[in-house]
Amino acid sequence: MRLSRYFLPVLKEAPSDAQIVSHQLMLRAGMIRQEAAGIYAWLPLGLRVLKKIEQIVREEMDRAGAIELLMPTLQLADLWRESGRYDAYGPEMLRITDRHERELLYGPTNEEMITEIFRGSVRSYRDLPKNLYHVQWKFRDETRPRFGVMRGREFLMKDAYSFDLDAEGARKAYNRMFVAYLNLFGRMGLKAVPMRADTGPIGGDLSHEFIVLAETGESAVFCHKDLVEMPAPGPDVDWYGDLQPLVNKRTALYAATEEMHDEAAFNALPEGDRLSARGIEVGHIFSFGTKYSEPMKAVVTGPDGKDVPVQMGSYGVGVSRLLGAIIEASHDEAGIIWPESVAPFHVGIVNMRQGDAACDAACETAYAALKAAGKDVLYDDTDARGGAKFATMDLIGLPWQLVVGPKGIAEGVVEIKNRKTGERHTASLDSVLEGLTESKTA
RNA sequence: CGGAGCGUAGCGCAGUCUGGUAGCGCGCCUGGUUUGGGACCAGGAUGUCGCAGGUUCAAAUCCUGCCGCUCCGACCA
Repeated sequence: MRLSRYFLPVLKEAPSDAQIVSHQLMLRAGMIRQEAAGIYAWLPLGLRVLKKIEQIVREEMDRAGAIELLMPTLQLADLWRESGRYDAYGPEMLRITDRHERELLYGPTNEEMITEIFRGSVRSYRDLPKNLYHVQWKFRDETRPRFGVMRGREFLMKDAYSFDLDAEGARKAYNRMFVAYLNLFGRMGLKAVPMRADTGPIGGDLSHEFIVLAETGESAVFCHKDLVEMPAPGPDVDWYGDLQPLVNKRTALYAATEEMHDEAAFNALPEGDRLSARGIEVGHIFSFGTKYSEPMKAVVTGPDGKDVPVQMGSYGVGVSRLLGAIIEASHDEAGIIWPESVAPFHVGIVNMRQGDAACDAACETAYAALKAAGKDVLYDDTDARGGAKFATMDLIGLPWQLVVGPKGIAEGVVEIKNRKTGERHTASLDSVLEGLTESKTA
C-alpha cells in the first residue's frame, strides 16, 4: 500500500477523552474513531489488525476441531424467554421492536440461538461431539463503557459452543478449548494466564478466565508466578486424546480472579511465588452442563435409546478487546510495537527523499519485490520529512522499517530497522530484501 | 445507576469568575528555502462557542431545561 493513496489519519496529540495508553495509541495511529460511547468505527489500519487477530483465532479454533458458522446479530425475544434469560439479563440487553411490534434484541451472546440451531438438526449421540463457533459483533449496553475497545458496548467476539453426550465428553471439549486458547493467545505474543473464575449469568460450575497481566487491567488477579512464563503447548497435541495432563499442569498452580480468590490458599504459597497483579480478561470458558439444553429441549437419543439433554459449554474470546490488550502489553514512548503475527503491515518503506530519482527507483524496486513475496508493505511515498515519517512508522508499530535515502543510495546501501529492538543495520538493498522476504510470517 | 467533571476550528487548549460580537499551538492550503529521526520564512482558509428557551441594548460568558462525552464507584467478553 502506498501511503499517499491510503487512509491513515494519525494524530500528534492524543484526544483528551482517551485515558489509557492503548486507547490513545489506537486513536493516534488512526486505527479507530469513536462514534458514540463505547462504539467505534474501525479505520483501515485498525481493521487490518482486527482481521489478523480474528484469523489467528479462527485457525486455532479449526485446529481444535471447532466448526465455523455465522449467526445473526438480531435475535427474537421469544428464544430468550425459553431459557428464562430475557428477563434475567437486565438493562444490559439492547431490546428492539420492529415494525410489526415483534420484540427483538441485539445479541449479547448466543447460547440460546446455538442451542436452537443444534436441536433443530441433531437427534443422535452419534453426531456428537460437536463444537460450533462464530465471530460476530455483540452488543451489551454497559452502564459505563471505557478504555476504548477494551470495554466497548459493541464489540467483536468469537464464541464457540460445545455439545457432548455426557460429562466426560464435555470435560474433553472444555480441555480442547483450554489448550486452543493457550495456543491462540501465545501466537499473538501474549502471556495469558488461565484463572479460576466466576461463571456469572452464563451459569455452570467449571470456568476459567484467560488473563493478560497489565497495570491498566480492570480486575485484580492472584496467581503463582510460574504460570506467567509457562509456554503454550503448541499445535502438535493429540486433540482428541487426553489433554487433561496439559490442563492440570496449569490448574495445579494457584490462579484466581478477585471473585474466586482464596486468600488463605494464596498465602500458603512461598512469598516469592505469589503474584498479585491486575489483568485484562481476553477469554472466558464455561462448562455448564444442561443449563440451556434442558429448558430448551436440546436432546439426543443415546446408545440406550433414551433421550438425554446434551452437555454444553461456551468459550469466548474478546477479539476487538485483544487489540487493546496487545497494545497495553507491547508499546513504548514512540508508539505501538506490534508482534509480527498481528502487525497491520510487515514492513514500512521510508523514502527519505521522495522525488529523488535514485531513491524513488530503489523504493519502487523494494515495494514491488516485497509485494511479490506476499508481504504486507506500507510505502511512505509522501513528501513529508524523514523525521515525520519515522515518527509515523514508530507510532503505527510496523515490525520493520526499510529506510532509503540519498546518502545510503550513493554508497549502495539501505538501512533496515527493527521496531522492537531498535536495532539498525545497513546493507545492500538486495540483501535486505532477501532477509525480509525470507523472515518468518509467524 | 450513585458521585464528580467537561462540551469553543481536524487535535490539544485559552477566553466564562468580572457580558461588549472569538483567540493560541499543532495540523491544513499557497509560494519559497530546506531535507538522515516530528524543519524554517512569508501569506492564507477553517467556528450555527453541544442544542433549545430565557434575562439583557448586547450572551461563548448569566439563568433554566435537554443532549453528548469523560472520570471514580457498583456491574460486565
